[in-house]
Amino acid sequence: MPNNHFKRGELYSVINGMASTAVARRLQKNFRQAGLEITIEQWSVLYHLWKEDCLSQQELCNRTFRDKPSITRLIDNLEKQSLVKRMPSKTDRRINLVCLTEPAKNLQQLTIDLANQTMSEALVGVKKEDIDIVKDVFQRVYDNLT
Amino acid sequence: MPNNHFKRGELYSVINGMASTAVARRLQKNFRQAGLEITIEQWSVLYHLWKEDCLSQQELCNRTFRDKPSITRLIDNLEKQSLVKRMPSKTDRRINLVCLTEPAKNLQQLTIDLANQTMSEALVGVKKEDIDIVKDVFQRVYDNLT
DNA sequence: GGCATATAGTTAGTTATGCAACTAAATCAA
DNA sequence: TTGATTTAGTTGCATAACTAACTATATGCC
Repeated sequence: MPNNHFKRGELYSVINGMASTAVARRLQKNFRQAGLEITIEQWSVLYHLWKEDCLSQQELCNRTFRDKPSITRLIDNLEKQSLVKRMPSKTDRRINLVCLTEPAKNLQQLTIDLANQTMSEALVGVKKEDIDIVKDVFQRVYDNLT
Repeated sequence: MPNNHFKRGELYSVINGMASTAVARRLQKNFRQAGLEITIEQWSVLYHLWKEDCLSQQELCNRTFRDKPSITRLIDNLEKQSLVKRMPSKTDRRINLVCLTEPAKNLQQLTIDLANQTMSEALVGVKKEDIDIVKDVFQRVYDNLT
């Protein structure tokens, strides 16, 4: 079964690098062209806070699929840019609640528009049903491995 | 159309982080458990060299979807571990040909088996047709953006 | 031949990621 | 209540990513 190898390996390449880095690069470029200084990783944190503000760092780990040190440092950088603020939880002193600042709230519409525009460019010629299949496959892969 | 936003955004999350990092982490873990010191990024370079040895760095950029500085440093680290060697091209003095060493050749079977095993774990319950759709969508996304 | 341009690769600086080891606070059990 | 365990978050270290600026060689046009 030597042929099987390379098919699997190529799928691995597909999943790992190719399309996702292309999308990330394009979105980053679109942010920069709009004069925004944030990275897509920082944006992905803000994105979840726009949906629900003042999440704990652990909850941001779960929602962004990142580990705790990554979130610690992303929050560090977002705090340097005054886009979020760590607020100690009143009920559990281990917890930092990460809350949006006013400037961050103002970024929501513009950056989500840019993300939509980027995804639209990326998905030209892709059928809606196929998008749903991709989502399902990725969810399944994630569940299988965690 | 406020609802459209979040659907697109979520697809972006899916493409960007969730499944691919889960697969990468698992494969890295499987490498480590087998006593292999290489990263998956290094492996992805070796993978293309096993298919065709002595590629230029630029050609490795194209095949791995990485930029030139990334490849420069991956090759630096692979060279430190004596897994590849830079050989000056005889016909074009700008070009480094990146060639496998004997130890690297011996890693091929084991690491590809581990990659296959990892992909099999990841793809439990995923239909073959859906895998093909994922590949097609990612190729299309990549082509749309480059 | 000589100059402009394109191509291959490197270097520097910043951000991000993974892992392991750590601190501090909360919880659970004897 | 004390002591073990779990949970939230941070820090240190190594690798990797992108951008921009750089060197060196090759090519193409006059």
